[in-house]
Amino acid sequence: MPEPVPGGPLSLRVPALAELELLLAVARLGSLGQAARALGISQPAASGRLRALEQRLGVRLVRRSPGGSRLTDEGALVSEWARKIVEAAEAFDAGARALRGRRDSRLRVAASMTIAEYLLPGWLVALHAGHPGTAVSLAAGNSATVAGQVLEGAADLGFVEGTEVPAGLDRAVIGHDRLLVVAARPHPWARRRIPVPAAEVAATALVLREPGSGTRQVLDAALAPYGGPAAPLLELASTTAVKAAAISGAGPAVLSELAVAEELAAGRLTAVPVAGLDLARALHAVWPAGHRPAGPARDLLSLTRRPRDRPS
Amino acid sequence: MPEPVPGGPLSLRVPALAELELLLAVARLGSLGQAARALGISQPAASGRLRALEQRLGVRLVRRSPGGSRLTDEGALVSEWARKIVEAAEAFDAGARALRGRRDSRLRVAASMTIAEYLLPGWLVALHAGHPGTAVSLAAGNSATVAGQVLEGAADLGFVEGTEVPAGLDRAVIGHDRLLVVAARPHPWARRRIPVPAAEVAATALVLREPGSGTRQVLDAALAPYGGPAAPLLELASTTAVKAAAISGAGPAVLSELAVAEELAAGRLTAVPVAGLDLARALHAVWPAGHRPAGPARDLLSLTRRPRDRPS
DNA sequence: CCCTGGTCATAAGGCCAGGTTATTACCCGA
DNA sequence: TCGGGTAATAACCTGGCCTTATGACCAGGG
Repeated sequence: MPEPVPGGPLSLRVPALAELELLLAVARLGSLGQAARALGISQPAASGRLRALEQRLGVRLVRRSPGGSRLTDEGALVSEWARKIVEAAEAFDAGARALRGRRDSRLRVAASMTIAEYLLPGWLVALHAGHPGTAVSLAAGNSATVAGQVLEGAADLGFVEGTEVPAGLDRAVIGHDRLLVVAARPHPWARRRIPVPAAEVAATALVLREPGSGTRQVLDAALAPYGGPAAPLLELASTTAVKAAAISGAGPAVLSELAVAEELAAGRLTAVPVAGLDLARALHAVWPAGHRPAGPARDLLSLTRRPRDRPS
Repeated sequence: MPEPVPGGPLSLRVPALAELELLLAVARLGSLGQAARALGISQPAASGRLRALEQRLGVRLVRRSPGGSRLTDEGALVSEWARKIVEAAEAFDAGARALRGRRDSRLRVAASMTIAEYLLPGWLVALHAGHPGTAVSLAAGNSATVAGQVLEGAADLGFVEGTEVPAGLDRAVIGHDRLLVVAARPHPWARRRIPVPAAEVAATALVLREPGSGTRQVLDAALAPYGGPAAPLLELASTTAVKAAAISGAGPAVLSELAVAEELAAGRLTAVPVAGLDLARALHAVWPAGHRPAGPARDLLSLTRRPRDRPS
């Protein structure tokens, strides 16, 4: 059982989003009063909020002067960390809005779990920035249900992983996903520069998602010619749990590159080169055959389409 | 009073961290009451919070039953988005704690801005997980000041970018950073598979950080043999502003790969292959010559060291 | 059979965080 | 010297959110 958070819940130690937004607004606009107006609060409220923020952190974030306010060096650093939170909150909001508007939305999207988790929020933020009026609704499921909803007309646009697309749907490749074998630094595979043979991967106990999950199916199929995957070291029900296990050194894991991009960049995990395995799968947008996406669906699609991948 | 932001500030539309933490705790522990205890609040408070969260989102997140509570499909999706926010908040907290504890900390770290922004919070989270007692203080600055602080004994461990390390310091390579030329999809460079010649990069107006910034210095030096960088298309004071400009299609930009890892993974930006330019720079940990890091400094160092890079 | 221990929801009461308005102080440029 | 910008302080008030107390429901065991 993981620790129930030493030092109390995060929410007591991390400033509220409103305070972080204020800091960013001050950084952007150069004055407390303007930032206050931008957030729809009074100037004294902004002054108080910022003072509370500085007191909680024990650091001076802003150099006030009659004529404006400017971030200190520490303030710049803190505001970058804060920006990460705010960006995650924007993605959350974009996703939540889409999830909320059930029937009456102008653009109904259905997406597979992986795409809905990692890609869609970013697209929706961009869509909202470019086409503010667009209301989107979202249904998430596996590839089969997504295809079904698009076929039935319950969704205007679908996003699926995997290679087979049912008849009756047109599709466009919007990107590629790839399962990666990843390992934390203590593991020998993390030092490999010479690719690990596929047969060795197939014979090794790995940290995996549970059977039935999309990534597990792809892996099982890819490893079948080599004797199938060995009995898993751990079988976990969520991508995050698999990541955590791999990072803590339980053993090598197999995950979508979308899920581990950040860990790879920060060096918490290393991609293990593998020889003779094709774990790539295309990401497709799908829509009813013949009905080329128009209006909002076209807007969204144009945000997602990669230039080198043309629709069929 | 008007609201200049469409839909009002994020803080009014995104649930507070406490609510997101609760959702994750429920997902992890399987019951409202246990989650409440883990967060140190009463069970009715948890019930109320969760109800408020579901009402705000307009979606049922949890299936209650006598015997426990389980996430719905939408709940699983929302909790993944929430997890992103909470992880960003954990990184913020780790950084903020380090920034706050000024003198009395057991481990004093000095780091360059880029490392302090993108890498250090993750390390501190990991350090806190592995060695809960460690108190860390952080000073951020450019590479020269970091080296100075370590030399003076004002910091136990330093992290710098760049190749030159002053005498009197031992160092270990802990990773590599690389400036990338990035472009959004509309730009022709985003479709290039054949590398762009360095001379063409040097002749093209780019979106850049302001002169004096670390990344700008590296770029200027690298492009000098080819006639130096052309007059910038835009000169912006923050990494985020440069990213935003590039994503919105202003033109190609040059940024640290640490700063754009997420945008590359999500396809919002594309790395442009460039021929004949070496924009890589090693990331070093540094400490006073002869005094091999011990205790907390060693703990932190072991979290950051990549296996294929051995200390001198 | 019913008691016990687990789940969760509802009700009533109280506290305090954070907002508001009004006012003061400061600085700069016209 | 006066207006328009900056930010800070004071006094007041509202309402969100927590607490405790209680009730309904369900499963398992004596």
